[in-house]
Amino acid sequence: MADDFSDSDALLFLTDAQLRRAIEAMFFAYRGFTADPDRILAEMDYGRAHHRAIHFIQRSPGTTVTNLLAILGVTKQSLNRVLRTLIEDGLVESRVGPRDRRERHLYLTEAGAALEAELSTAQRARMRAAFREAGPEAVAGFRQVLEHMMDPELRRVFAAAREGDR
Amino acid sequence: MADDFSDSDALLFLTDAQLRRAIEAMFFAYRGFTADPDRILAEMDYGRAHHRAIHFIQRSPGTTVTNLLAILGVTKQSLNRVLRTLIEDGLVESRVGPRDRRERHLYLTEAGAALEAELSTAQRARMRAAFREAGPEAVAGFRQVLEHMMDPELRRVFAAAREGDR
DNA sequence: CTTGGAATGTCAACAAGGCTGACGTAGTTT
DNA sequence: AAACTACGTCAGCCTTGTTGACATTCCAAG
Repeated sequence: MADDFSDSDALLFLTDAQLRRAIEAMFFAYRGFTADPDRILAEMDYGRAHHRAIHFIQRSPGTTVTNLLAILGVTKQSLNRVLRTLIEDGLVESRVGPRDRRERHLYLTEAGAALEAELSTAQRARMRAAFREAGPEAVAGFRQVLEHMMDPELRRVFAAAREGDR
Repeated sequence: MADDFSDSDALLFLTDAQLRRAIEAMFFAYRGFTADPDRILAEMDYGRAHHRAIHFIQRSPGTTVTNLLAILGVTKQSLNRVLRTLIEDGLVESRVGPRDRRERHLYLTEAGAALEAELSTAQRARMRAAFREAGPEAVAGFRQVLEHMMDPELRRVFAAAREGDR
């Protein structure tokens, strides 16, 4: 009976209607999530693709192009177009790999780091506000669900980054 | 003192590094969130824009174009291109408004409802799995944070839909 | 009953950012 | 020496967003 109850309890919050609402929430929230950086990026001639590149170079300075391709999940042609403008504009530096000289290792310049900081600050501010309003337990739950929504492969990338943080 | 503790507790989980990780989680999770519908849509000649339109018409049958524009946050030209193909392909029906005949009220046809169901089922399956693995408390927290991440205006739309569910 | 404004649709042109395919050039590995 | 890898690039295409201009239809106010 206790099992029956927990089963029905589990089913209770997994109704299709509630799942649909969660899907919608995800859609609207993502719009909010990108809104502030988008505004900043629009002023320069950049887009979300530039933001993503800058973000992941900030996270892993010296990362290679192939690495970035795997994380971003786009073609090299697509990434290259973005990287080229960032390098031309002096926001990203591309250094020949010290061991394997076919590789290009990517770093943010001072200007690149400045833009990254601006974008990140805006995005973190919204995140921080949402977290504060929702409370610590909500934040823990939020992160758990997000992790389980990822594709397994990306989840490994995500988890691996946690190790790198130390 | 109790207040001091809760303050420092609040600061504890709001470090920039953790906020950055949450931002990344949001990015990766959204990729997972759209992955399954994207695969289905790619087989037909549709994209995410079609999915969004179909979703919100399903949610609010008879909604007007203006309504949809506000929710989706795109220009009417952009939405119209998508709606036109959906109408041509017999997935959406556009009826002249009964009271105000300038308005177009949008409905899913049987075929449209079928596609919507297919997309929604795939997306709900991933959501359901993530929810089950993360547990009920996590789900509650997830939804709270998402709501607080939305722009206030969209949050009102989202909350209003809850009323309409009854 | 006219007129202003709202709702809708549509044409044209453009841009960002995805994609595929093909090819070249270093550099590394076998 | 041959094969493979990492990267860059050219060309062309698609979706989905944008602006601007304009026509139509129709409600509502004067």
